[in-house]
Amino acid sequence: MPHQCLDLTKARSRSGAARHDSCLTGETALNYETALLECASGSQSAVGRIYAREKEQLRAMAHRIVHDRSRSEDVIHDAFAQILRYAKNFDPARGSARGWIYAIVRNTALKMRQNARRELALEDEALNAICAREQTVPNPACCIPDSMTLRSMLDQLEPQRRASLLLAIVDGRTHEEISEYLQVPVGTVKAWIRRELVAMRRQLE
DNA sequence: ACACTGACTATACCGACCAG
DNA sequence: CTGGTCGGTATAGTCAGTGT
Repeated sequence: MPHQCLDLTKARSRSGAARHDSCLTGETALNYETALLECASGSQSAVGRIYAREKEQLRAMAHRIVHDRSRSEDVIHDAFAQILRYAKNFDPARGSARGWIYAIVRNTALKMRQNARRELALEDEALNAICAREQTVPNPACCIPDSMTLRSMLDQLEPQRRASLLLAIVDGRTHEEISEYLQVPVGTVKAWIRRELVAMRRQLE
């Protein structure tokens, strides 16, 4: 799958004096519709111009939704990747270009907030799933540890490693998905899962 | 020495195609 | 229509090189 990689850092460095309240940057007005058209033809500089103009307000809006500085940065990055990708779908008849951009950022932030909540719930859910499954085994004692043993072994693991194990085994995620989710190389995910499983088996012997 | 990482290999899965 | 085979693709597992 092709992945758009935005270089927003250039836009950041150029945007120091961006004003918050209008479509003006000192002398010239930014025409959002024109900029979106340029985005539709793949122009990253157009995305950069929009970013430079709106970053502060968009970041503030994202922050109000996700309540986390680094997540709000992620929101902005994802949102601008989407703007670049879907600019061709923008229909001026349905509303202003600026409104469209804000809607994308807002939706991205809401989506991220939802994911963050799922993330928090995940580990407990996963553990409960293991425990629930364990009770359906005819004679659990002979083949898998009780839930307390399992929980204490998982508790001993470093959070990211625990997450990789649970995501792989309980959630059925692929190594690729887990690597994307935890922001670590796929080789690392594989090594973590393998090592932790070996270590846990050893503990059970 | 140990952990991380990427490359390589093995395996599973899925869809297309064909014969009965 | 059904079942078998084949090829392509995705994913998991292993291993060796590299860095700390």
